[in-house]
Amino acid sequence: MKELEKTYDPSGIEGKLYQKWLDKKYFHAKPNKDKKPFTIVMPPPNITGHLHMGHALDNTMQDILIRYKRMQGFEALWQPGTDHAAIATEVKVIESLRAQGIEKADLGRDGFLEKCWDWRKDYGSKIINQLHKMGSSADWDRERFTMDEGCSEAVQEVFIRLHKKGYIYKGSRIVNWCPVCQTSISDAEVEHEDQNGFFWHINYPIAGEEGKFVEIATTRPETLLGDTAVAVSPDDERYQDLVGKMLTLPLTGREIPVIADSYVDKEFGTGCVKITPAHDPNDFEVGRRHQLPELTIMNDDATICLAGSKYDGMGRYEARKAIVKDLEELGLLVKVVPHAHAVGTHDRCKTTVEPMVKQQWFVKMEEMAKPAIEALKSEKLKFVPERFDKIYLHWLENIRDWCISRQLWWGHRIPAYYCDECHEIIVSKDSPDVCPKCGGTHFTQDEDTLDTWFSSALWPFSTLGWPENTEDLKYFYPTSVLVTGYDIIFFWVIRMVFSGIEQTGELPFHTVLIHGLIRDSEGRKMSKSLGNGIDPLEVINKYGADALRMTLITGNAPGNDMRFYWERVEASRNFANKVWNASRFIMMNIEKAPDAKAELSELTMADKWILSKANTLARDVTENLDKYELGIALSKVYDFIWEEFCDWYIEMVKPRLWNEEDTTKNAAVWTLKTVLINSLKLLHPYMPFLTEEIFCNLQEEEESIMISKWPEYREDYAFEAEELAVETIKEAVRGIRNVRTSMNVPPSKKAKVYVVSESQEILDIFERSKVFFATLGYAGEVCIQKDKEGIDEDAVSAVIHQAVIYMPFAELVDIEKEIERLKKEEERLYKELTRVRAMLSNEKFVSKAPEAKIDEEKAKLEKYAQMMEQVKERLSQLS
RNA sequence: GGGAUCUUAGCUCAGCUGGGAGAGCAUCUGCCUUACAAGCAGAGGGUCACAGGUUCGAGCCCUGUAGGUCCCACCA
Repeated sequence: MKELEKTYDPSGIEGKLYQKWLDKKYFHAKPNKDKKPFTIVMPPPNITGHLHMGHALDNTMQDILIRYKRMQGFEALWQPGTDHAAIATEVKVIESLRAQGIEKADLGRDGFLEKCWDWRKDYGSKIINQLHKMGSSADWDRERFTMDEGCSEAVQEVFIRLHKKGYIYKGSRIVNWCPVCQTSISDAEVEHEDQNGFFWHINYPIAGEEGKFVEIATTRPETLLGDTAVAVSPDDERYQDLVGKMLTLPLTGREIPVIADSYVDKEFGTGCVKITPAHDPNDFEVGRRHQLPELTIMNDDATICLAGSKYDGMGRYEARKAIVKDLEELGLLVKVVPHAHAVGTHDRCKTTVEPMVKQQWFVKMEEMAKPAIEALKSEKLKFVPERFDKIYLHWLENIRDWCISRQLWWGHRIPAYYCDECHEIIVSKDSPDVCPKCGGTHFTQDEDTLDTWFSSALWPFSTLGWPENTEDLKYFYPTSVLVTGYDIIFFWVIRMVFSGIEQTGELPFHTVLIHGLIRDSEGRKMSKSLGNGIDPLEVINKYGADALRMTLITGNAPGNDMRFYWERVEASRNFANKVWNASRFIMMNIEKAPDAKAELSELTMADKWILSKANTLARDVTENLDKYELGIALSKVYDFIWEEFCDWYIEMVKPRLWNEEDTTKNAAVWTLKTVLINSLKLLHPYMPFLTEEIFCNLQEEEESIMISKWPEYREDYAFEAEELAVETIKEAVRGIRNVRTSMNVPPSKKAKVYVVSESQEILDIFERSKVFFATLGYAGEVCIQKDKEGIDEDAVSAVIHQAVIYMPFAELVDIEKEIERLKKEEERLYKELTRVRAMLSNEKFVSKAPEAKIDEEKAKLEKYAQMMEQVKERLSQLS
């Protein structure tokens, strides 16, 4: 048996063990008829950069579930991969090229894509390396990328199918346009941010009625150039006579009509709204209802485009200033009122979005949303915690068509071709040979690519071989659980759900386990700009992957954000060291009984107690894990190992190991080993490296804890009597320690201890545990007796249920102090008794409370009453 | 405007379907006891935001109030 180092040093161990697991192919899963599948698809990290703490949390949770299920005998597949992250990556690549003085356009489409693939190769492998360092047991043989051949095939297939069904269409609609990224973006990519702006009140002259005006209010005066109407509410009495009249649009001289539309709220502003169909989503709707012209007044970079106008070429904010100034000079500016309102910004670059009318591709959402809503309502799909149901439903119930085309190069190119002759659109994987409409033979493929979420929506099945009905797909799909952050529910989770239902006829997973964000110690979001991010690798290098994993899982309720503290990592590291040292102790003593095998009959009270506790622990931890209560399960393992096993059981067992003549050594060693191994197994999903290292050092015959069997609850290991008995001893020991501390008696000073009880049962318990009771209670000698015979009157005492412990400290005893202590105890018991008596004398309680509860209270009453009697007796003796 | 969530020990947070308030860190006291000082043994510290209600019983359920955080949202 190898002797372990005095402190646990993860750095030398983790890399070695991970390589071993890879070599042994433990992470690999394949269809196996004899086992049930358990599948998790890893949310593919973006290849935009390194992984952050959020990824560490996300992946730790998944790894815990996978390792747990694998040990339980499931064929556990954790499907890994990375995401091309279209716009995010494209922006990064453009930035890095710019740093070298190269512009995207200089390279051309193919040249630019080459640079993107280089980037992907570089960051893709860095990310995978980080995941390795965290201990992730994903099936790397199956690693996928959203733009690899298979995934791209799935993307094309889905596009074509949805198009055929009429769910994908191309049309001229108002879209969110990012003037910096120069692409359309979806509604989900727009963040609303409250900004302090102004309400500009402007007079629009009524045509042909000199000196008469209509006053409108706007937050965006520059869009005036694109106005094609002014609208009022149909039931606004003030303006009914205006409807149908023409106004002269200032600065342009164009004439525009006054229309009535229910969109207008007569209470708000002036009740007159300028309508700019080409640059506002609401105005767009109004415009379509009234067949208004859609006058685009901006270029793709948000500069004004109005030939022959002085504003032509100005930036939108520059134009705003100029227009306001000109209106003021014309005397048409009525007033300017400060006004806070929400402004849409692009989530990637924070640029204020410009609504624009563009030809784009859309997915019709109404029909596909229905079964996705139904899935949740019928509880076929569940969120953990449940409160995220509402976010999901609200989004789906208010869904609008999804703009999926992007004016980017990095991504899946839209499988649509245009006939050069007649411009017919042909949707197909490859360029068609002949135009079905005009017979033309020359085609141009659509320049646009797809929203990055279009491909990730297919991830749960595209990674398993879909559209082919592969063995993998049949076996591993639908997947079991999806683990992800709440920030990504509508981007991804919802789109996977409706895509899964639409394409495969099944939900892609039945449970969505949601976690929160990792924040810094002040509760701020970790971000590059704040520079407060902590690299998971830094934590791993300092404290080990297990400590990081434990930190991320401990003391945090599902779905809640958590703050990161180095102190917490230290606490986790300390626990790893505790486990390490407990194991070290056991390994140092194991040779005292190398072939220890115990029959139940040979086990002592203490052995049965800890085995019984370990047995219950296995059951509880399993239950918690099945409910996805990862933190609760871990804290139970922690408490058991540190308190019950280390602080009590190991201390109890020491005298047996040290005494040459002890006949229960075998039982002790066997119990130590058994309980340790079981605890290691329960801890393994959380701390894979530590547990593997110990497990294999402890048992050279074992190959790996990863493939060992998960502990199960066993009826024959439930020892109720022994559990109660040891609790009595613990109570006595605590009593002794308390008394000694309050009297300042150092542990080195052993004292004689008397245990006095009228109950033969209690006396037997102490008799059977004499060996360790003496050690734990710092007793030189233990006398167990029915009465107080031979005990000094002024001995110090500790009262426990059905027994009194006496310690004759002779010269140390301070009677006054002892009385004080006993009075405090009396007070405590009095309070308890009052509470219990009040409860039991309450008729309503007795008649309505469950019987078990009543019995529990009755037992307490009996216990406290008995203890009170003892305390009172002692007090009367002393005073 | 709608919704979610939080308010528990000095700090950060747990607290499962309602049944005698917990952890880690910090503080205080005593211990280098042959697994571990990254440790051991003790101790102090909380009207569970506030006000009502339901209940035999509320940190937990309901209503309202105050404050914080977050998400959604086309009032120009």
